Amino acid sequence: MDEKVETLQKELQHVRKENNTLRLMLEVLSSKCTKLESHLQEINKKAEQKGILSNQVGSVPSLDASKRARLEFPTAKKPLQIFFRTHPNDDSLIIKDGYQWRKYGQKVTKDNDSPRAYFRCSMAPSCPAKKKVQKCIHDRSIIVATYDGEHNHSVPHEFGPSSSTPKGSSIIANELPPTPNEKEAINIDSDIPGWAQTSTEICENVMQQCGYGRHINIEEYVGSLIKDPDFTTALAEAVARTITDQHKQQQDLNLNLDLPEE
DNA sequence: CGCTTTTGACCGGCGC
DNA sequence: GCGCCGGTCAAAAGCG
Repeated sequence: MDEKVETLQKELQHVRKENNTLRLMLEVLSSKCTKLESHLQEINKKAEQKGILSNQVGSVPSLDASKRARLEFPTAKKPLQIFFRTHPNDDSLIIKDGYQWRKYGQKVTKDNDSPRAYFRCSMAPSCPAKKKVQKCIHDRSIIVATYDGEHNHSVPHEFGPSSSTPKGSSIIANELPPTPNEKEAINIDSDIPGWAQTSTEICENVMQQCGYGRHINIEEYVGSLIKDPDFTTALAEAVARTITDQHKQQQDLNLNLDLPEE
């Protein structure tokens, strides 16, 4: 019994650690996103000012309205990628995401040994939604589903409005209905090239996205992160929140186990 | 019998 | 222009 409790506690600690790492990464990413957004706004402002200036001078040909609008609001939608965890020996590329799909093709691609399956939504005859499904090259227990196009019909009844429509980036494992051969959905980021299973590897991917290769010295990366005021602020907030959360969780655990408070 | 899956052929875009 | 490659088509096979 004691052993069981011990292993469970260890497991809990491990999960907490991973959770903290992920939370930190999320904080860093969101702070960087905010920074990028403000930077983009600045650039737009500058471009606008320049445009006004050039219009006044009349020497430089300005972009027409549609082109400028396109520059200011880059609306080109990237296809959404969703990662599903499955059994490595499970060769089926069928994902229960709430919609009814009809397979219309399969191809072996150059960059991946496992075949890529092409599906079309069969719930409405005119529905333009499509998806490509392929096993991850790095980890065969991960299925990568790339959604293309939007459904022009209502969401299936048994699924909530937020659970399966690949419009945003909010699909998480808990929102999927429990099914016997459920595949756990993990939506990380459509830009990450290939999927990595551990948080360490996610870190590496994030680092790559930030322009750091796998070969870079970790100290160098940490140093640059520390210099980033946004990062330090986010880090401080995250640590403070983590401490509060952990204290709360410990209290809850003690209450549940009828243990005296520390 | 009707729907789905499989699979080889075909097409178009892209790089050289 | 040619070859490669990803995406799609469509006939045949499979399945309930």
